[in-house]
Amino acid sequence: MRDALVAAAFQLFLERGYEQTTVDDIVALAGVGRRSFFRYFPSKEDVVFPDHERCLADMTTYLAASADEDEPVRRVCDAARLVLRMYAENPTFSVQRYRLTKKVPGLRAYELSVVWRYERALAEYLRVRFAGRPDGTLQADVIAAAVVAAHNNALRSWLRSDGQGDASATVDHALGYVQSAFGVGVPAGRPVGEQPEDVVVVVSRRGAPLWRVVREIETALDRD
Amino acid sequence: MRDALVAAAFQLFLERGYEQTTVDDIVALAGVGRRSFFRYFPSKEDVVFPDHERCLADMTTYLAASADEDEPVRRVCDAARLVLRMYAENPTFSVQRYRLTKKVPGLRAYELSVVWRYERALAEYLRVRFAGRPDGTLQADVIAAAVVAAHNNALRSWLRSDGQGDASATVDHALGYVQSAFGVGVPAGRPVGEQPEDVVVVVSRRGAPLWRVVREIETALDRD
DNA sequence: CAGCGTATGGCACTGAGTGTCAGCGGTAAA
DNA sequence: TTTACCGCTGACACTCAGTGCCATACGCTG
Repeated sequence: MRDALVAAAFQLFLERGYEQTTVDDIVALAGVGRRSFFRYFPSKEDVVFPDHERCLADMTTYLAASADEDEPVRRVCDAARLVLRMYAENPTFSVQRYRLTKKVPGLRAYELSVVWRYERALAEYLRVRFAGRPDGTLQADVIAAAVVAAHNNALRSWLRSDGQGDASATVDHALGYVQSAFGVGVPAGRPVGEQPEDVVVVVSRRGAPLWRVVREIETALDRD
Repeated sequence: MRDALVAAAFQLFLERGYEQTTVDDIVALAGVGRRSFFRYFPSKEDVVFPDHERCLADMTTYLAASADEDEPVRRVCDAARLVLRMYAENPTFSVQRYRLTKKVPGLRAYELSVVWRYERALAEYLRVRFAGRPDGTLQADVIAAAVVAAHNNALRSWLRSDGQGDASATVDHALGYVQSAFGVGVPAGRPVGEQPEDVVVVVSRRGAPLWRVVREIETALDRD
C-alpha cells in the first residue's frame, strides 16, 4: 500500500510536476481511497521522503548504542554516513527526488525540516558528550552543523552526477575536512613501526592565519 | 496596514495559540479584508517573521559591498551579526516570537527555510572568495553552516533569558569559536610593541589529538 | 470636473488535511 | 457453522489556507 502510493506519486510528479499533482490524482492512480493516503503519509510532502523516518530512527539507535565511546566527533560522522547509505541504496530514486526537491520550494522547506532533525540528533549526542567542557553546547551545535553541511555538500555533488562515482569516498573526504577542523586525532590503527613518541616541531610566524598553521601540522602529521 | 496585521496576529497568537487562530480571525480584529492579508503576507507564517525579508536584503547588500575584502570568514561573521541586531532591536517581540516558534512545528519549519536563505547567502559569498582553493565549495558550505549554528546558539540562549544580558557579547564569543576553528588570523589591530616576526614553537607528540595541538597554538598566539 | 492608476474588499473556487462513520475482511469463541 | 469482535479501508462532510477575478473607492494629475 505504502509502496503503491509512493510509486503512483512519483510517476505523476515526474510526469506533470509536484504542484500540478493533487492527492486525488495519486489515490486515483493507485486505486485506493483518499483517506488511506493520509493514513500512511501525514502530508503530501511525506510521500517524497518515505524512508527518512526509519533512517532517523536508525541514527538515534546508533548514537544511543555508542554512548560510551571516545572520539565523539568521529562517531557523529559515522552516524551521518548512515544517511548517505540510505541514499545510495536507491540511486535512481534518490536522483529523481533530488531533481524534484531542487525545483519545488515546498519540498526544499520540508527537506530542511528533515535535515534539521538529523542535525538535532547529532547535536544532542555531542551535547551529552561535551557536558564537561566550557561552551559544550556551543561546540556541539557548531560541530553538528558542520558535519551535516559537509555530508550534504558531498551528497549533493554525488546526486548532481546522477549517482555516478563513489559516494562514500566523496563523503569521507568532506567529513575528513570537518574532523581536521574540529580536532579528531589520528586513526586508531597506527602504522606499525611508527613510534608514538615521535614529535613534530612547528615554527610559525606570529600573526599567520591559523588555518595555514593547521595545514602545516596536518602535513607534518602525515594526515590526509 | 502591515503593522496593524502583525499586531492583531500576535495578539491572537498569544491569546489562543497559532494554530487556533485563523486568518479570518486576524483580519476581523484588524478590521481589514481577508484578501488584503495575503497581499502583505504570502502565507500565514510570514506574519510571524515580518522583518526577515528586509534583513536578508541587508545581508546581501552588505556582502556584495565587501566583495574585495580579505578575511572572508570574519566578513561572514559580521554579516551574521546583522541578524542579531535585527532581533535585538525589538527584544520583547523577539522573545514572544521565539516562544511561539518553539511550540509550533509549522513555524519551526518556516524559520528553518528563512535561516537556510541566510546560510546560502553566506555560503555563496564564501564560495566566490574560496574559488581558488581546493575544496572551496566544501569549505564555504561548512563554514557558513558553522557560523549560522554559532550565531543561532548564542541568539537562542539570549532569547531564553528573556532578552536580558548582552546579546552582542554572547554572539561574539560564539563566532570567535568558529573563527578560531576555521583559521581567522589575529585581529587586524595588533597591540603596539608586539613584533609580527615573533615565532612560536610547538612540540607535539605524534598521535596527539589535533584539537589539543590547535588549542596549544591558540594559547601560544594569545588568542581567545 | 474628468480620467486614471493603485489599493482594497468581496466572492467563489481549488486543494490539503481531519473527524466520523459505515462496510468489509479475517479471527477467535460458542 | 454461527456469532461477536477487531483492524483496515472507503466515503462523505467539513475547516481552512491560498488564489483568481472583478467591482469599488481613494488619491493624484490633467
